[in-house]
Amino acid sequence: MHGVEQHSGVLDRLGESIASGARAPGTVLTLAALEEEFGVSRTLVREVVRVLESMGMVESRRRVGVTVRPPRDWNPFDPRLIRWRLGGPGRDEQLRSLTELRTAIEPVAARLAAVRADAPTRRRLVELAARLRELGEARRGRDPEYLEVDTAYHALLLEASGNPMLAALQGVVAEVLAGRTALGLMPRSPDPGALEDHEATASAVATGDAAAAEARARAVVVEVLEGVVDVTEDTA
Amino acid sequence: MHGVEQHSGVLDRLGESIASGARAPGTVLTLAALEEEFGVSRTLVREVVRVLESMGMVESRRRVGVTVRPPRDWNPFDPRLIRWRLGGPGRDEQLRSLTELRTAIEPVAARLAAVRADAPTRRRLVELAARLRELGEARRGRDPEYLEVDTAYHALLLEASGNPMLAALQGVVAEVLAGRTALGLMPRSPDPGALEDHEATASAVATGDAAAAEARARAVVVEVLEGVVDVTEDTA
DNA sequence: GCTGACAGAAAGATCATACTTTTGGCAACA
DNA sequence: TGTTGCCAAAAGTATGATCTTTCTGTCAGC
Repeated sequence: MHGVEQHSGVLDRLGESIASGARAPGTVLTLAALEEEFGVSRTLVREVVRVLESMGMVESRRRVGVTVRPPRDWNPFDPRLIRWRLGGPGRDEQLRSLTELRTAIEPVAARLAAVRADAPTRRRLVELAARLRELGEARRGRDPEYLEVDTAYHALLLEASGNPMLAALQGVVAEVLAGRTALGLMPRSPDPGALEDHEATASAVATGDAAAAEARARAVVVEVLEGVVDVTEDTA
Repeated sequence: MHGVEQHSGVLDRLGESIASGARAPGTVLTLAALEEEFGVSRTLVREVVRVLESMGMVESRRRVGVTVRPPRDWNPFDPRLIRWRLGGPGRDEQLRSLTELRTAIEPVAARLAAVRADAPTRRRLVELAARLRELGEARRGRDPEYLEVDTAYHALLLEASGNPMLAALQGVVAEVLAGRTALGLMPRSPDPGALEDHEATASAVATGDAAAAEARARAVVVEVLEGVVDVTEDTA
């Protein structure tokens, strides 16, 4: 009964119920009620509430109780919150946010990587891009292996940027890619232009051509945006 | 003696000492020792440790103790961590990371804003840009008011993107701008081109010209990069 | 009827302590 | 030398008690 990872269990259950909207903003909880609901001690409930508070999801006040805060106060970069949202009704919305974020991040990461990456990393990036093209041309765009290589490629690019904040988004990008594949949004035969852009980005990084790396990486994500979401209008 | 925000106090002190490197990765703490060091109860120490654990900064294991994790496991988007770093020896490094992140985010935010922002927001953005130009032309680039308007302008742009993750970076951008001013990196007379780009971005957003908004916002941040950090090399 | 001070109670905040579970290390043994 | 089993250390959880804050209602005074 005891000691079986209770903390993370309660945290996940409570956090998810808030993230999903099941407990709407403004809802007031009491420690006693939570204690009762989850069948755990005050100590544990308090620790969980403190963590949620640190994520901006609830606010605890004397004499009032634990209040659910509105979503705009939550820290949307918290990995747990991202997971909860991806697992609930906010899934599509979350994927859209993440995809837009990706389009912002990757070109800059490519530019920085072209300037900063070390030699082995540059080589590895080129290898991954080449492998990706092979798989794509073999019409294996929906293979687990394609996803794996694609994920590794983008993760390495972010890592190579040398910027910890960009690097920290690896998990996020992995989620987006996995989500796209899971939802069947990936074609069996990826667009040749996209494969070409992946390779061109890698080789620009390899040769230290920052401008080209950024431009090609941007081409990659523009493809992504056009393929996935509705922000395709240009007045130009 | 009691009840005076002990939790956040201990959290800040412990978190800062880890963020600053005073407690190196791999360092093992025990709850008993922390209890002693900060003169608080075990309950309180546990709650603090739980929060730090949720930030990825420490790992708590039975029979071992509380181990400080390496910085690459920390969540660099946590506002508290950002604050601790800005207040410690990692300040410059943190500002550089944030500035690079800004350059990634803002052009995309501008594009999205051009598509999604509501009418009052578009107007307000134009107003802020105009006010910024006035102040700049009056050689008031180091005035608190310039910083205030500049901050409001960029915050509104991010907000107008309609993307919660981009919007959440308002605080971060505010820190960067405040940091630049505090460090005396702002010229008394901002570059006319920069002021022009701010206004052009705003008016592109106002007219819904996504491509122009993105391009002009990029011009703004390119200026920033060139003025602040060392990533200015282009092979093209 | 309105204002403000006061009292009481509700609920979190903190503390102290006891008990449980896991696990790393060491020693005895094969 | 390798394996097994025991022990103790330290976190995990639970509980009861007390402290502090703050909301709410009430009553006196104007």
